[in-house]
Amino acid sequence: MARSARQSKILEIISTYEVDTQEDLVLKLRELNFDVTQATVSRDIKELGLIKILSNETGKYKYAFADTNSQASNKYIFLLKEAVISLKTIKNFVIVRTLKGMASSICSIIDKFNLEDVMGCVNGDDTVMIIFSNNEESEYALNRLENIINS
Amino acid sequence: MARSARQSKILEIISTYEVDTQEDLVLKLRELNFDVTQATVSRDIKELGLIKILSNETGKYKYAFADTNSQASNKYIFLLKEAVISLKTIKNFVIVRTLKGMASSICSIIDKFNLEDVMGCVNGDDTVMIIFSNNEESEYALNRLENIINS
DNA sequence: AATATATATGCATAATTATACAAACAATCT
DNA sequence: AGATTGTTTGTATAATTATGCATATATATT
Repeated sequence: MARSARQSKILEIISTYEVDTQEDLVLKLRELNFDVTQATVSRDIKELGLIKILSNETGKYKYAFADTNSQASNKYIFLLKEAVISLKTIKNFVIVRTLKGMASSICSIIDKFNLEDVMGCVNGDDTVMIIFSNNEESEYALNRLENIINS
Repeated sequence: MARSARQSKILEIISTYEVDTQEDLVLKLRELNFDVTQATVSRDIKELGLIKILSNETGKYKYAFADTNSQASNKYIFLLKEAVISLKTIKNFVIVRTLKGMASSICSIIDKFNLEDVMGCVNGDDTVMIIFSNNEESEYALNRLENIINS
C-alpha cells in the first residue's frame, strides 16, 4: 500500500517547498510517481493534521505542520513505526535504517521532534544520520526514538 | 474604525466556540453587531494568521491560533496596543483597563502569551484581571506586558 | 476646503478544498 | 473458493475560501 509512503512524502515535500495548494502537491507527488488526485491529498492533509498558514517569508499561503495537533503527532509516530527498520548509535551519531526511499521523509519527521543538541540530520535513500554535539546525547536520543517507536 | 475591535472579537470567538466556517464566524459577529461579510472575515483571518485545524475533541475542523506565525503575534501585539488603556498591579493581580467591550478579547490574547504562574484570567466589559500565584509574579508580568505594549 | 492618496469593505465570482457516493481493492471468515 | 466486511481511492460536485474590481471611507497634502 502506497498510502503511508505517500503521506510521509507529503511531509517531506511541505518541509522542502512552499506548497500553497493541494493541486500543487498533486503535481509534485506525480513527479515522484505517486499517481494521486486532489481528493486523496485533501484526505491525507486532514489525517496528517496539516494546516495552511501565511508564510512569514513570502506572505503567501503554504501548508505546514500543525504542532498543536496531537492526532497529527500520532500519525507521525505511526509513519515512523512503518518505515523505520533499525536504529543504532555510533559515537555522536544515530543511524536510522528505513524502507527504501523513505529516508528523506523520516528525516523530516525526526526534525519535528526537536531532539536536544542535534547538530544536523542528513539522509540518503534508506538511511538517516542524525548528528549530535556529543556521544551522550546520541545515546539519549536513541533511547527516546526507541521509546517513541515502541510506544 | 471597527476593524481592530472586530479582529480581536474574532480571536475571542474562536477561543470560546468551535468555529468551523467563515460563514459561522460571520453569523456570530453579526449577533454582536459587527455587520460584516465573509470576504472581510477571510481577510481578517489571513491577517490574524489563524488556521483551520482538526479539533482533537470533536474531530471536525475549527479555526485556531497559529502559534508558529510571527506576523500573527505582531498582530496580537498591535491589538493590545490599540485596546489597552492602562496596566497596574495590586497584590497578586494585574488589572488591565481596556476600551469598552474589548476586555474579553484582550483576555483571550493575554492567555496566548502563557505568562508564568497565571492562576486565571477574568474580565468584565472594560477590565481584565489576571490572577497570579504570588505578588512577585504579578510584578514581573506587569513588566512583561508593559514591554510588549511599548515595543 | 478641495484634491490626492491610502485603507477597508462589499459584491460577484474564481479558486480551492471537502465530501457523498460508487467502484476497486484488500483482509477475514465460513 | 466464495461471501462478507472494511479500507482506500476516484469522480463529480457541493461547500468553502480567496480575491479582482468597484466603491466607500478615512488620512494626508496643498
